[in-house]
Amino acid sequence: MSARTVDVLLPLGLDTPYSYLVPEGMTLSPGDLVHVPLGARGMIGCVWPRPPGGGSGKALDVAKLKAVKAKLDYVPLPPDLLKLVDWMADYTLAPRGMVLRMALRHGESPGAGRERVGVRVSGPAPARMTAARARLLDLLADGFVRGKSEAAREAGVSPSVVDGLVDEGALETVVLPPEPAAYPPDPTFATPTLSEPQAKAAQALSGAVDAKGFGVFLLDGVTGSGKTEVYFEAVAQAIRDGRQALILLPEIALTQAFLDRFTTRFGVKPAEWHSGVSTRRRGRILNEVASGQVKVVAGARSALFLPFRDLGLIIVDEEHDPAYKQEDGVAYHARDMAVVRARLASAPIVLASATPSIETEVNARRGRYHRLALPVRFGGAKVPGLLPIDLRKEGPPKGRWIAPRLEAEITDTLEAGGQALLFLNRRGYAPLTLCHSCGHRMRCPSCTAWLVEHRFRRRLTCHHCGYQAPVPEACPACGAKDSLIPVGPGVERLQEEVQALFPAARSLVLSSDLAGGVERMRAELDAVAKGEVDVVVGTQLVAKGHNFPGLALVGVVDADVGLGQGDPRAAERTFQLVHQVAGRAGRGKTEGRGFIQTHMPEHPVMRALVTGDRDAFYDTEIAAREEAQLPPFGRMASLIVSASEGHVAEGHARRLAASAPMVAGVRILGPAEAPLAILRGRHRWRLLVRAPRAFDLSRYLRDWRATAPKVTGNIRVAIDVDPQSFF
DNA sequence: AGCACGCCGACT
DNA sequence: GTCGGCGTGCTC
Repeated sequence: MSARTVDVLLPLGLDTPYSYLVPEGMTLSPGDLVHVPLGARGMIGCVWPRPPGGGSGKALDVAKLKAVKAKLDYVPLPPDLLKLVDWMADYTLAPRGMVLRMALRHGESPGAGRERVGVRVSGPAPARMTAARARLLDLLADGFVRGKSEAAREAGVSPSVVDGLVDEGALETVVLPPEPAAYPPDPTFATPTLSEPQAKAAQALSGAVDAKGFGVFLLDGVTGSGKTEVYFEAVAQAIRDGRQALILLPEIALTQAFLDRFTTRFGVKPAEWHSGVSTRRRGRILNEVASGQVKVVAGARSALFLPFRDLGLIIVDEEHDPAYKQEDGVAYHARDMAVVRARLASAPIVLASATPSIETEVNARRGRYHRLALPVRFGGAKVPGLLPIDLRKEGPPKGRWIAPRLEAEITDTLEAGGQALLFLNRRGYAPLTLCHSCGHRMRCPSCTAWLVEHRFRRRLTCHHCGYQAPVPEACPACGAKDSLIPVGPGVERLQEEVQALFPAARSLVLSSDLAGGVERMRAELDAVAKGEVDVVVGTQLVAKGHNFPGLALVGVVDADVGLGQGDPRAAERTFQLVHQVAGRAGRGKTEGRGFIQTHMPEHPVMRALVTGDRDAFYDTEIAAREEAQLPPFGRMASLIVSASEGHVAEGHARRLAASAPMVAGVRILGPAEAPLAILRGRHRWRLLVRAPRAFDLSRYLRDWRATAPKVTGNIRVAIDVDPQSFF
């Protein structure tokens, strides 16, 4: 009788699973999580399917194999997730183990967690009474059980007060049943009244959910056209069918508005999955997603790797959002991988956006994606018409950034009791600080980047590596005192201008580096929504799905950022961002107004934004991409070679380029210094690979890597298939 | 990813 | 003479 073995994939930088003996009496199937010995240690791995051929690679001596230590009592990873891991590793060239890591990462302990302890009144009041004890006993006087920490929090006392009363016998502890990770959403909680086009779209989606087949839908409609209501109906259908739905959102931690809408429709909050959720809670959600108890997950891109038991629908909201692209580690685009997962799960997927990515738009035009258009803005509110302000003709005086016409509009808005939003996609006070007497520019010691002044924190910061230093009193180059001057505006500086121009207005800066984290951010957004702020000065963060009913005016302070620097994607980004920002206004009863300050009003992006002719913009962009054979008309990959020494990186990049296999239609561009030539002290050189549309780029890259010069020393080669930037 | 092994600089 | 820096290689 031959010993039984299994293949186990480990969450490490390994591409092939390792073989282990299966102990007598243990049954293992693909997807099971196991504890296995590795070197001197042990670790969690996942039982991996054996390729049909069986004998892969060199035979291992069975006698030398180690045995599986234990089968873990966790829910196994479902077959479609295993396939997704394999597929992604093949596609991105990342080691399979690293892709598996993303599916296992959410906890060291995906178990149920420790039991919850509650307290209730059980005995006589304690001999020594204190104010804190009185508050706690008062709270618990109703005789109900409360969680230990909840009781302390609600009574405003520290947990030790609770423990003290338990010790004295005034309270007793009770084991509470585990709280479900999420309560079941009720598809009938509040059925909405849909407009005609909404109803048609919802019907198409619900039908697709019922059909249990793969299909991609582009849910296409301007901000406020009711996309969310439509895809909620598809979610409701999945719930009615007893299946699960995944809603991917960019930066979900900050979009309270979405959670509120979900609650309004389904009566409860969805299970939230993002970095802000505690490990314990994530462990519970993971378990209940796997068991099928959790019906709907709303999450950031990592939610893509959850072990759904019966996934019936995927939604990718704001599918064009760059936050879906992961650049470091395994480079992948969550939207594209969501499409793959949907295919593997035989489920429909909905890509929702008012400004689809060029890739998605092309797929819709070709008929590969089914377009569901929602043309009318729902509920009567109007998308603001955008008017250009030509900064060459009517720009503000030097050192200021709000043009006179925009200033006048803000004045009118404030007098009418409305709110104004000024959008500027630059954090901090000033993007550049230089010495007035010698011209020295303050730059990051380990990146090719200027240090950005943050005046609130009185520090210079690098936005790429996090380096921070106090603003020096004298120029570090020439020693001149008080000679450092800020150049250009950031949101903090813009707020200063707002305060000077409108001293009576209450203003607020909203950007991702706001101190106080998610809590503070939610509070501030809430304050804006309630009308407690008159002028909001914000970065792109304000563009994301928030509902500001009192917002009547939007001013885009510098619409030209990124344009004219040769990046073919900049136009698309600008269009999407400005469109999204503009959509924040006029969501209430009032009609919104919007202004874009630009030096190039004749640019196709500006024209499209002003005329509202979206199709014209897509036509131009798509034609340009096709002409240049850029994605999605050609395929691209980027290879970034980095090393701590510039010549080492450059030398390896050159040898790498020289070793590229010659294939008709494939071109290697570069090497050239990467857009961020130095990052965290590492010098970066970049190669771009361009290939025809139907080309198997991953396979080409794998062949290339197999014959490429060996990577030695501290050289790194980072491969990114379908990179975001390709200029 | 860890962890050990191994080969060259500054120290009680 | 050793301590320790981290580059290299291995883990079924």
